[in-house]
Amino acid sequence: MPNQGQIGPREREILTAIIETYISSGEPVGSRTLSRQNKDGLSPATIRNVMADLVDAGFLEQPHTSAGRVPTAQAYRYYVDQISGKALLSPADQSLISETLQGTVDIQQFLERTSHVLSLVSSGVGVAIASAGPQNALEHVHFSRQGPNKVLAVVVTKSGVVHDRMMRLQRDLEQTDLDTASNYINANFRGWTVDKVKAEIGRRIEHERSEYDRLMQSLKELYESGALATSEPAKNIFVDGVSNLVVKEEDHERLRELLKTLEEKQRVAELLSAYLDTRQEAVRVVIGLEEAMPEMRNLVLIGAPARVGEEMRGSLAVIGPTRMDYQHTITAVSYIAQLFDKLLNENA
Amino acid sequence: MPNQGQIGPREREILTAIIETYISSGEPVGSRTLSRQNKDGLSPATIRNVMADLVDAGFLEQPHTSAGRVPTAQAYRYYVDQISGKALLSPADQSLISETLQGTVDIQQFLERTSHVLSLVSSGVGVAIASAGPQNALEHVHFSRQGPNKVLAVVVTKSGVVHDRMMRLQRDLEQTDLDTASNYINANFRGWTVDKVKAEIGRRIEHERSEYDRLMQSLKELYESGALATSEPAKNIFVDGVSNLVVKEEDHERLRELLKTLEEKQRVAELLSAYLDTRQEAVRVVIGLEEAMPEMRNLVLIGAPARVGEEMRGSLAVIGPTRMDYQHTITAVSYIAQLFDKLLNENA
DNA sequence: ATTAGCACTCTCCATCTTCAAGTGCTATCT
DNA sequence: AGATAGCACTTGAAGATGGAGAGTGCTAAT
Repeated sequence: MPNQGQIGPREREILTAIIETYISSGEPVGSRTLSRQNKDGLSPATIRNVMADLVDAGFLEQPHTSAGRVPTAQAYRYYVDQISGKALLSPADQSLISETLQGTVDIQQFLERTSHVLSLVSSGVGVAIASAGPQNALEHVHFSRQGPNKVLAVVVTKSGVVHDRMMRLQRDLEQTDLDTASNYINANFRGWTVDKVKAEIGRRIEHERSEYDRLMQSLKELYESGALATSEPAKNIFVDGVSNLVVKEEDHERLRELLKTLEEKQRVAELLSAYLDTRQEAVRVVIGLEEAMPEMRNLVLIGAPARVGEEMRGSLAVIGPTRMDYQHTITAVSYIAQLFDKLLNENA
Repeated sequence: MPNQGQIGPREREILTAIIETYISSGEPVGSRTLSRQNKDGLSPATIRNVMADLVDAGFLEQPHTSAGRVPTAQAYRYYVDQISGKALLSPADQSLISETLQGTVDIQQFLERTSHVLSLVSSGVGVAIASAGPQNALEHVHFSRQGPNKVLAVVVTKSGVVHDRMMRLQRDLEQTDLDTASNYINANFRGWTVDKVKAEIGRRIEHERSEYDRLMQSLKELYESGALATSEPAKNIFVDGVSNLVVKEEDHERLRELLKTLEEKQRVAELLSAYLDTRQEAVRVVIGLEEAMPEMRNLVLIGAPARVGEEMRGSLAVIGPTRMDYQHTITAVSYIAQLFDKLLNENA
């Protein structure tokens, strides 16, 4: 790649113009079109020269010899760097977002509405996730007997995520035994991370293998039935607006693959966690998703983590076509991410 | 419509052959093709005569003058009546289904897996719903204090559906108050339908408006915050395999509309409840969904209700193209519906 | 440095032709 | 009388052909 970054102000201006024209028109942009819309009266020929340079530098491509130019992934990255942080959220969007999200207490509900509103404002796919991982701090557990050998376990984490899980036990436990067990856990382990709680309970069962203790027996029974599993990951992954990806040109086979991937919410979660991390708090724009998943060619991820202290507790993102309104979407994601952060921290 | 039902055995055989050929090939079927594959050596000319009659009777259509014939909705209905109840579930499917579904205690989990496995065996969209309506019988409630003015309500119904709901109260209640309230409700109202419980509690609050009673105060607080709302309907509607609807020919605009509808799970639920009722317990095949929703042209619904006694407590269905393997799908739906019924009744 | 001019390339579109499949009708066969 | 063979006719799909339009690269002139 020759002259990678070698672009002066003239080139930059033209590149930006090309990208914006392409985003709004969707068609390869030629030198004449550009010369007409550009206020400085540059002639097509001049522009062509610049374009040739930009092709050399890897910012533009030609679908075929005699078509206009199309921005490459590199061009989009450059463009996003240029504009980032410049725009303001339109009042319309702002009120749409706050009206949709206000009055949610429940994390699940918040996530659902977030994914929806993201898909609306971006015309892409909206994703919202609360990490259900066992890294979360325990707030509270409750067990209730639902029938012979059947127990409902409810685990609430500090961040406000609720897990319920119906279990079948080996032995039948009385409700009083269950209450004793939950009291014990709540009294001793509130604030610990869920996996530490699990490990510690496992240890105590092992060590104090005393027959005498009815409590330990109950704990063992519950422990072995997986009462503290916080998995059930799909419950905290919300994906909305998939229909936005159905556009004219898409090749059918690819589209099908794409939808299939988006239906497996677990994979969407992997995608986000691969690209978002807590080190940086701002919105991250990833151009060129095909490196991670080939069916995501031509798609872009605009996402942000939501954190409590140093830990990532959730994330939200828009997945959309490379041709999208970046300013708009970035500001929207950023705004909602702040709300999300606030919600999580208020619960913590 | 002349000669509606006037078809003899010869016509019927040919009609069936046409439908099956069309289902497997997807292309209009002509007289020559049919004459070749049909064991009885009928000549194309003869078949053409019969075909002409079938067109008159409303069973076939021609895309244009010189193309083969295509079955109409009426033909599919006829076909389904003919074959229904004939086929057996293939061992492969049977084991796929039972392996996927065995070991689920949790209704939500069962629904999720059901929708998935339905989409797999049918190559259509799998839908599974547990009716979350307030008609369900109450098994158990539990309240737990999550912070200042913040309470988590867990409502479990007899059929095994768990609702959790985070609420913000006007007043701050102690955990002991919450326990008293939940004990009161569980002791007095277990087995009542949820809406009756709500009505009765409303009445008691109203009548016994005694200041003296701390319990009534707590109940009132909880009642007014909607502790007993079982809505949150989307949580119990599972739709899977939407990507199966992306096939070659589909017109893009229509496909987009279709996906949009399927994303609004509430609308899918309406569709099912419109066509399935408890009066008949067998699998129902609805051909011609466009009457209810225009974007569903060329789609078929194959569904069954799941009942406890006389009441509908859930339903499951496949939504797929008119060109589908009816025998196969019908038997699969029927088999899973039995499992679903069993699961619900075992909990009841 | 910028631009005008020009020959060249490539896609898109409309038109035309050919081809195969299928039909309806009529005359013929059993 | 029902079944069939033959035949003329219709129609869409698949190429082939030929501008028109948009765009390019290069060279020479400003």
